[in-house]
Amino acid sequence: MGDKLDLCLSHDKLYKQVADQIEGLVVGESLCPGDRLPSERQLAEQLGISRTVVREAIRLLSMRGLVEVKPGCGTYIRELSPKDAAAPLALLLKLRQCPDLLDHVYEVRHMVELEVAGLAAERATNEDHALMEVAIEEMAAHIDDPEEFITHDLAFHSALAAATHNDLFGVLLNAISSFWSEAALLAYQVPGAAEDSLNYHRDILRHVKARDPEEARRAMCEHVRYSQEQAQAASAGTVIGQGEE
Amino acid sequence: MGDKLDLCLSHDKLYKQVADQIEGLVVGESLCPGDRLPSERQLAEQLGISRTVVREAIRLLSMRGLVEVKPGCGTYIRELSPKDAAAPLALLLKLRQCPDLLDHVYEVRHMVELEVAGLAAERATNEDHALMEVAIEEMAAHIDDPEEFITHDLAFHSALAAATHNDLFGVLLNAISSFWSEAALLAYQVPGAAEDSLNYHRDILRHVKARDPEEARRAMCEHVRYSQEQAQAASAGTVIGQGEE
DNA sequence: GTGGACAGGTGGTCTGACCACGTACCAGCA
DNA sequence: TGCTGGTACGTGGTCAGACCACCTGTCCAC
Repeated sequence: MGDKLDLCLSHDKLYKQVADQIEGLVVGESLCPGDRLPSERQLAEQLGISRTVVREAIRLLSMRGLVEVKPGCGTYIRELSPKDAAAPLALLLKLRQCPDLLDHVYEVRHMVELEVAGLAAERATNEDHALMEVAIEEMAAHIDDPEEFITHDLAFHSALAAATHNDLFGVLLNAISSFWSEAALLAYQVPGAAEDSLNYHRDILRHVKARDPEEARRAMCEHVRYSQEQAQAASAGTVIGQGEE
Repeated sequence: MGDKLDLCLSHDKLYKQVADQIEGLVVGESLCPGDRLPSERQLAEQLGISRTVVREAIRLLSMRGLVEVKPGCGTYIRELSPKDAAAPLALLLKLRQCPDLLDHVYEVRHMVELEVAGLAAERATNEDHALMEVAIEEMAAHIDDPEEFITHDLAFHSALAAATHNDLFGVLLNAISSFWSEAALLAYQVPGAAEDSLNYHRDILRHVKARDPEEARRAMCEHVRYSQEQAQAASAGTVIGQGEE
């Protein structure tokens, strides 16, 4: 099926051509998630290039999240998740260090979460409800363990975003979550904070289940606002994202 | 400054450790955009590892858009642009070939642009107004050239986002703009479409200048809605992001 | 002062080797 | 029969050293 690469015309680097070619096979569904790529040595031989180039191409693809490299085992096509798209966005935000960063992040979070809550209330299926339910139960079970608590807090918001049945919201939320989760970790150390948070989440879920977008948005609004206040208080002496003096 | 890597504890691959270390230097501002990285051979020697590993680490960083590799010249720290964050997003969406893709993108755009319009109306300075004014003038000047017209259309929305004085909105908008600009290019071929669009933009700017968030949002809402309808019509026979028979 | 030859440095590619690890197979045991 | 353990093989990870094309700065001839 046309193994040999067309190396003559393009001035692109070889490894990039190889990576694009493989990506093309994935996008064109000649390769599906779970499929195994030929070994690096085989690919090198098939394409008539050195293993070095094949490795760099695979490295490139694994960066894009398109393949998963399992040492001693092989390289497999991967299902792309919103997280993969979110990471670069998060990096971008990390490099835009301005003093109002936390405020800015919360301004965006406020916008996204409200929309998510509203849409989820309109569109969530029973399966979506169940996932959120589980997340809340897990939060309750780990109410004394800030780290675990936040993990399931994030899971709840992920599930809510998924309930919009529009992946992009998950991507956005994922990209910015690394910021507030940092501050939240501090905030949840405060006695009572976790309980409050839990109640907010239950409130949101209730309205989502009731298919009441307006109330869901309102509940989310309160939750985000409260969360922002906590985060600001918690990070008052701790500048997020960079060591201070 | 602690050249040698700490290779003992982590089970991460070497090249990943190296990449993360360099990324850390960039994030921590020890390295700034424009700075030149030591050559691959030097880095390999300094870190006590092979050039292979250094190369794979650099490959990884160049994937993230953090460095630019110039053959025969060197490797330089790069200014990260929203476009870098958009590419993985684009790939994700390309692989999620769902029929609702355009709708999903517009759902997000609607959310972001409304918020942007509202905040811009509250916060825009005279300089911001001037930038938008220029963009609109340029649109008017190129009303018969869809490509140029769209360029300045995007410039207007960028300026509007900048007027929120919260970088993140610009980043988000930029990340999704590649999708609708594709459809918009088709849409603007339709006679009268550009004129309509121009009027919407003037309307928005007027309300932003009047510092009327509500009206700015309303005007933007109409604009996005109209733009979505156009895009849908334009792409009716052309599935975005994938060739169709 | 300008233009071109030249040298040195850079990334791109190749080769071939060794290591650690995962998997699958098969012999030996219970 | 069924489990256990060892072993051989294939895999990706790393290494060393080599050659190429290309860029840049230098320096000499004009």
